[in-house]
Amino acid sequence: MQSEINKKLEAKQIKPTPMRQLVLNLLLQEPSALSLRELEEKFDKVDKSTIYRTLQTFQAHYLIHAIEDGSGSLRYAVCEENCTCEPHHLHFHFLCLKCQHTYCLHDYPIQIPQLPEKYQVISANFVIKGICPNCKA
Amino acid sequence: MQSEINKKLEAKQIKPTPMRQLVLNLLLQEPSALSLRELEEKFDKVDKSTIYRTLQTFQAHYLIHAIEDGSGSLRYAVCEENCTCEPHHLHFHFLCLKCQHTYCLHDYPIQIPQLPEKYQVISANFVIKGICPNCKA
DNA sequence: GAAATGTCTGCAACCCGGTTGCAAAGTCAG
DNA sequence: CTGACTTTGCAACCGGGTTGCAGACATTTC
Repeated sequence: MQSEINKKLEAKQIKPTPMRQLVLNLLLQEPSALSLRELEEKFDKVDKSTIYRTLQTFQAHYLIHAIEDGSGSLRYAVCEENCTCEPHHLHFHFLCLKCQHTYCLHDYPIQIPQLPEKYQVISANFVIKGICPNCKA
Repeated sequence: MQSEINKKLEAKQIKPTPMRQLVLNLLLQEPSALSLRELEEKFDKVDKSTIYRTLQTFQAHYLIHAIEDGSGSLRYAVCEENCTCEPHHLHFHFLCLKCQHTYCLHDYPIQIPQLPEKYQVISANFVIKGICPNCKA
């Protein structure tokens, strides 16, 4: 699995440091997107700025994407294989108002409406809010 | 026009205080959604907490809606006539990455995909980012 | 292997949006 | 006018995000 992690890092031209391996590992294991603070809490003694910069690096290399779910903090989740974070690669996200988890709805690609010509679309962030299956019970 | 403002306030059962009249007036005049800070700057000597609470009141009465555009601050815009801020009343928003203005795309109602039954949808926030017609030039 | 270079990490501090407690000012019914 | 309630202004706080800097670590070059 370690080699699994490293392969993913190197595929995106990211030098695999211990810190980065750990963070990526956590992100891969989690079914929901994690915030900076949530990541921080999973470590005992790692500074948030280190994690922050790790996440910045990951984003710059399209390894993860940030989700603005309106919960007050950004959430991060690993991108799909060949994602370039362009609009046609994006999917919906679901924020559960009860457990406050945010899930990638990978099977639900977003569709951006045809806007008037003069609008140039670069990116998008579609968040649906409600109660997730786990909390509905 | 003053009576116009008051009518809107009273239609939503909001007592028309001077502060509220001014804030609503500003929101109505602006073509883009305004942040707390932007509103604050339009006044000379009004405290942000007052504006903040005014906006909270407006939201609670469905007079305005807040937009999480990912710019770091919430933006507020006046709702359409009979809006209840439920998903089927919502529209797309467009954040211009150049001028940082956020526009309501009233003519583009959002469409939420049919999720598996166990997801209960309550609300949504769809933001498209790019360059707006004014900045494209 | 030691020196020099560059990258990564930890700490502290800061910025800024949002939020709250509290007291003063304003509103309004009796 | 008085007392009850609402609204406003001030100050302070909280928490996420961000940055500067110095020390740790890795990598190259000789």
